[in-house]
Amino acid sequence: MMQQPVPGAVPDQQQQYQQQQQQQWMMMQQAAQPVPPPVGWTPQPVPPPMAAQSMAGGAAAEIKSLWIGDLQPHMDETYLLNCFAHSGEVLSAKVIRNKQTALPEGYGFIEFMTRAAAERILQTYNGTLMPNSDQNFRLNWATLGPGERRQDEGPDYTIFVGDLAADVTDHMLQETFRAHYPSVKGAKIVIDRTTGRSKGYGFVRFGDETEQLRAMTEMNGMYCSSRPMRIGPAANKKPIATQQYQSGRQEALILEGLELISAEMIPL
DNA sequence: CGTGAGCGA
Repeated sequence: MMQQPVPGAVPDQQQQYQQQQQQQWMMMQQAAQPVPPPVGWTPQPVPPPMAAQSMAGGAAAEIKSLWIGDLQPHMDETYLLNCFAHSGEVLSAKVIRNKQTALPEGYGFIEFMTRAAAERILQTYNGTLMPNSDQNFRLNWATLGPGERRQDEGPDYTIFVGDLAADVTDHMLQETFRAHYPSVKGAKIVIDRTTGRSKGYGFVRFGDETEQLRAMTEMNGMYCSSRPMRIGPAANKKPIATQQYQSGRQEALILEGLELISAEMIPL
């Protein structure tokens, strides 16, 4: 509840309120544009932006669904449920079908009771033979919203790895780096969709920027499988839009500290 | 020599 300032009484309450408003405004400015302070700037005793922190940390939704690809027409929801029924932790299965033709699109989703259950299935089944077929499970985490943003994990520090032999897998690449850098979070080989074969390059994600930077020089020319790797900086993938503002015809998209402002927003 | 497959309601 907001207290109405009583005329003549407790004038510093109003002052305090105004200060809070000012601080909140500063916090919003800070959150929207993390501009580094100028050299020689003396830090003011401003309290940490608690609201922004709890907003960012608290609302992280858990991904408990797996994406499944390479589905044949006969592999329906019942088939998928049967595949994992023994785990006792499947909540639902869904095969995506074309809206017009109702024909299966070849992929689907399997939702589990817990993230841990989904992870177990992913680890044990991915790449193994699917029942009543001659092909292997193609499983992965379902994505949450736009971008490829994963769980609670903080920022990713990614490197590009080229000159990879055709037999190098995600796991092989990851372990090659993890042996030297414990902060390695994952690796991805880029696959050509038409041939299903490796394009000969991939990416390794680090949790620690220092390890990423070290790996760029230390691992360049090191062998993975039968070939020396060529390492470079990773070009930015599709950036994630963190906020979207709208007010009348004005519109702005803020992406990771970069502001894109439409022409209507610029004062005449 | 190449900068990330495929993701619903």
